[in-house]
Amino acid sequence: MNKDEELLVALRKVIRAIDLRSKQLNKDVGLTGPQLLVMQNVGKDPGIMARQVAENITLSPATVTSILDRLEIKQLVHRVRSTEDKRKVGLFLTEKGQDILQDAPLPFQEHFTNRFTQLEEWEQSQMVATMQRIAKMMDAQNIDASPLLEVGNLADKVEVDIAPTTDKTKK
Amino acid sequence: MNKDEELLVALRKVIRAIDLRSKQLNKDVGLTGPQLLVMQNVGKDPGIMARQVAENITLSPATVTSILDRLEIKQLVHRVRSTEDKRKVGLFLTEKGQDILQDAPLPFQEHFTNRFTQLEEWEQSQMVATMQRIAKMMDAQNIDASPLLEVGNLADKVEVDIAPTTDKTKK
DNA sequence: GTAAAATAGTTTCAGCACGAATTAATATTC
DNA sequence: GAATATTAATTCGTGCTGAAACTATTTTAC
Repeated sequence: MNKDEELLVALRKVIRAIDLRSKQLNKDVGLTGPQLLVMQNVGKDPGIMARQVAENITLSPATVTSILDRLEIKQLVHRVRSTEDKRKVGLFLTEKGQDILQDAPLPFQEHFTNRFTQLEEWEQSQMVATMQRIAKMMDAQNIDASPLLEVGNLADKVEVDIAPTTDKTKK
Repeated sequence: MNKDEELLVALRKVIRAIDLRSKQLNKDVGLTGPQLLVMQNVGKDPGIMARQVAENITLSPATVTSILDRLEIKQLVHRVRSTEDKRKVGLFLTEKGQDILQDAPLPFQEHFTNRFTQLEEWEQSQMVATMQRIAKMMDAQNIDASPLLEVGNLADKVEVDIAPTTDKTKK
């Protein structure tokens, strides 16, 4: 088997592990991984816009909308339309949501996190760097789509600008 | 941000990239990534059982069934119930399926694969090892959860030696 | 002021993904 | 041979996912 195939097989296993963990979470505490991620974002930054949450956790707005629907049905999150700009929707945890978030487990496997934090510092760094590099290499397709960029040294030049903090103040 | 959080953010990006690629594939050639993976498996090993395919690509049997449904509707794959053991279903590509598989692009980003194969040998190995290690660390929860099954050589399952770590001699 | 563009969010639609329950067939045990 | 267990595949229900189309609103351009 080629190395790239091996890599992708390993990747599939990781993806599956995350999905399974999410489903187990749902059984245990009634929240899936993505739902927990959204709630953490809202809890950390009350009033945050849906768009911002989507960017933070690397999901499309449509997906976040559907997740918010479920969270609102469960009475864990509250949507409040802004009065000054009625396009915007601020997000807040309900009391019940805050309580649940308090003693909710980690969104991604606590087992994994525990193990990971036990590694040597340099090993952690190395793993992070590798993952980020893979992410960057995969993202490259999007950049290819726009012919404007000059590609000299790919590994160094490819930059993905995902979430610029809102500087919509002036435009 | 903690290192483990950074790692998981990068992971989310990779997962998203794979999903986006799959959807783009579907638009381009009418086949998603998982569909293509199934077809490759069937093409490589005609008559293969559904169960085996599921294992090969790390998916549950239920998922493979639904994928096969779509492939059969598109007339790309043919299901043939075994006569000797009628529980079993053998899978075969139709002629149309073979044609399409021939000039189908790579299931995972060709951009990525190209870039990856251009890396130095040691870098590839290192990336593969890291991914496998992450996969293993995440998988550990399953093993922890069912201590009943493991009788003697748990050590073999849990602590299989990962490829010689990092070739730091070349940094 | 009005037309055009941009923005935030939603809806719709199709596919992926899995566990649990189910069906059908085969294997095992007594 | 009949009861029991196992196996292969499917069905069902639910959630995640994003593109595309849509609504409503705000901003920009003329």
